[in-house]
Amino acid sequence: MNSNNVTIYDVAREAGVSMATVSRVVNGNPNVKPTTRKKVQDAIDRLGYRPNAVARGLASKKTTTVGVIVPDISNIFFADLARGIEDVATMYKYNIILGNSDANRDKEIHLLNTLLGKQVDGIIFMGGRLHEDLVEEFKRSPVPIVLAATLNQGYDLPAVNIDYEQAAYDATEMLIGHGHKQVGFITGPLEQQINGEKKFAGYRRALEDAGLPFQENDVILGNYTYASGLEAMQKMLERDDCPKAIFAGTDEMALGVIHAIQDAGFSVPNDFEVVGHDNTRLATMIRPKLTTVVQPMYDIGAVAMRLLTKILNAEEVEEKNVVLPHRIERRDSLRND
Amino acid sequence: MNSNNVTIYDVAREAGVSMATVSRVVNGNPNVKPTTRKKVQDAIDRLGYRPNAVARGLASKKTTTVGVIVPDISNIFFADLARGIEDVATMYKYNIILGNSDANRDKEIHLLNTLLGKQVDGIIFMGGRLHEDLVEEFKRSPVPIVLAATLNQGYDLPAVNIDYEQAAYDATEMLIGHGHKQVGFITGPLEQQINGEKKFAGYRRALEDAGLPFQENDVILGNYTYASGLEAMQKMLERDDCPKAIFAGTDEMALGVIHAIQDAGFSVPNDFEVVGHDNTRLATMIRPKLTTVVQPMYDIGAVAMRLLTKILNAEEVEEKNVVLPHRIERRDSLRND
DNA sequence: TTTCCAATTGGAAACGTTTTATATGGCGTG
DNA sequence: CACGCCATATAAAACGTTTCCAATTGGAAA
Repeated sequence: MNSNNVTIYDVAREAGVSMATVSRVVNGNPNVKPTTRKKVQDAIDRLGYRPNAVARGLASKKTTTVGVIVPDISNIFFADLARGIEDVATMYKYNIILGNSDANRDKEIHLLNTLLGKQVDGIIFMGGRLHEDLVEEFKRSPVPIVLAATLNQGYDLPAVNIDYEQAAYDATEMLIGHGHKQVGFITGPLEQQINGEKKFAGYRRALEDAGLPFQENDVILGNYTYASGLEAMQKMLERDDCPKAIFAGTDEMALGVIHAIQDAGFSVPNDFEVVGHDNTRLATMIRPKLTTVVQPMYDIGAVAMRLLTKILNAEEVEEKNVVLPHRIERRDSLRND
Repeated sequence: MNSNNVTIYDVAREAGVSMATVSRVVNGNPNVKPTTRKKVQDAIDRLGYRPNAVARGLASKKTTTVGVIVPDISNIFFADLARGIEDVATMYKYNIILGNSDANRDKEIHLLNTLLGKQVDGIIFMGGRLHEDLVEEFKRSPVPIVLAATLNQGYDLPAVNIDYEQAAYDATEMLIGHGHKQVGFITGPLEQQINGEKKFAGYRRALEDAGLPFQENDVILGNYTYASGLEAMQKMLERDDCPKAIFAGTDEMALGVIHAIQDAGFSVPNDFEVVGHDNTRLATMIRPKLTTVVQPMYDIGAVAMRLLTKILNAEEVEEKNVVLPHRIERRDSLRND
């Protein structure tokens, strides 16, 4: 009855075979005569045998478990990514051990070591910035590591991303195309490469290509949250020459931006136009609905996990640095052309 | 250098002691002479030894890993819960294996068995409804299971919840207190006990206590999402006798409700008043800001995990069925009194 | 000194699998 | 009818810990 503590040995005895044979049946090894297989299967059912994955892991050195490190699972953004990872993991019979790092270096390193101690078969890592010490640890990891929505900063690590620079360029260009001579940019900390070297660079390139001047105070840094977006825009609105077009680094900040504008008595998109980034579910939960850069978090997670399975199975991997396509989803926070 | 594949035996040889002693040092067993401890510790550092948790799990029958089953981690609601669980788990040196069930019975059962196969020390389960088969499996589980934000439906399982009936009562009563003779109720499927037997019951009791009639068509069922809230309210608005006060079963639905009202040209809270449920971060990301019932998901997760650790350590547990306090957070979707 | 007890250490079994090398059986072939 | 081979099955050795029990050590008391 209680399926607990019945071992492969019990099954072997019950079925009148050796444990090796039971092992083969359980693992779908073809070298078993059908009648034997049935006999064993019956014994398994009768006893309610459930293989002990820990023992299996010890003997085979494979745990069919992968570690997932994200900054904060309660952030819709990472949660979406995690779901993509988990779905593909399930598809390939893996389970995931999830850990939150708060993008903190020490936690990241500690988590990594815990996961390696647990003998995960691989790791998917997401973080704002790759600290050197972390990369050192990565390098000596006995299992493969894949970065998701995290730039590999020149290190030779498999990674799945979109082209953030181009995406920011496209968003800025779209705003400029609506006649704006000035575009505000509200994003996260610039020391995170994704903001500093990519989005920011794309923003500047777009200005430059349009022959527009770059103005230091058109850029405000927040911390990705709604509140920081709201605050940043409020600050921006105090200026006499406040830009009437805003590109926000995340949707959540974009919501804050829109509300700050509306709270000040202006209209989006009539007085101000706003473009967000990520296309989280939030984008449609606001009026006007948000035009935003689509960063397919679910897909990034799914592709990252698929990439990891390929590496684990020693399948051929054509390109370790995957760049997924992006696009801009047009909604009502932008005027019609 | 490579901390991989160096075993306790290597450390023992390096330190000139037996593996039993190394094991004691690693596990902080006090019965080791300080000088010996140091010798061993040095050897560990020199070799970069990292204990193999799988072997440890096999020998000790403890994996310091707990399983977490949620319907969908990409839902902000469950993500918050998961974060609470993970934080407390980390505090007690546990890791979590996370699985998504989509509230699907077969997936739930499959997931449960996978987790048990992996020898988790305990499980935290969240789901809309406890199917009989699932409960059967729960009963024969060799490890403790704690329900989080999930009613135990009369089964004797440890659980952490709030008083949903009273919360719904309070919300409805508050709306009635604002002079409404009619209150709309938009929630999830009634077959989920939390909606059908709790929130719905609280709603009806509040009407009854106020001497107001219950009207079938004041209740509309959705599926928790923004879109379903929007749609439900649009339907409601078609009626001539549409209620001017709405209690929505989740914040996300409440946002949909508010937007439906605004899209129809009405004002919240002047024409309609709305109360949500959960107090997710969404509640402040809308104008007007949402008045909502606070269901502390993070806390529920944290308390559930803490409860599980108590059970695992055989600590005394005074009450296995924990009911956390709730309250209503007043914001602008309600008129001032 | 001896004796004895407590503190410390070591040896080896156990945990439940996988896996390798080896044995067995049946059957077609010459 | 004997031989060799392929398909199956078995036995036993890993895998890297923990833990029980026994052995040793050290020092205080006698």
